[in-house]
Amino acid sequence: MSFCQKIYALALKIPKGKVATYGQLAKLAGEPGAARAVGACLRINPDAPRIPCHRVVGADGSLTGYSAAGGLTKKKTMLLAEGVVLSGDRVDFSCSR
DNA sequence: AAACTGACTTCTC
DNA sequence: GGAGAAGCCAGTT
Repeated sequence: MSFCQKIYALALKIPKGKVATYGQLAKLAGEPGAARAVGACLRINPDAPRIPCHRVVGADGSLTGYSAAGGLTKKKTMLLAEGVVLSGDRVDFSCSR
């Protein structure tokens, strides 16, 4: 099982209405500091509709990444639909971490 | 097997 | 506070 597979599993474990940072996922995967690797794996996204990559945001809550259709704008919409509190273009960690 | 790239993070100017 | 540069990890070529 590759590091990516672990990332996917963690992404699935993110509760609805909550989000996680790349660094957070990396840490949970057992590789703190592998934030970039996390992004690389999510970018591949073998099971796009199954993997909630939109729940994964930057360290400061920035909606970075997301190569899927609609881009960051769509991602923001999806997060709002899930009940995630967004402050402008950033996630409100006070309620959504 | 080596080098390049990239959905990141953090420091400094 | 915003912009630029350096460092780390895994994957791909």
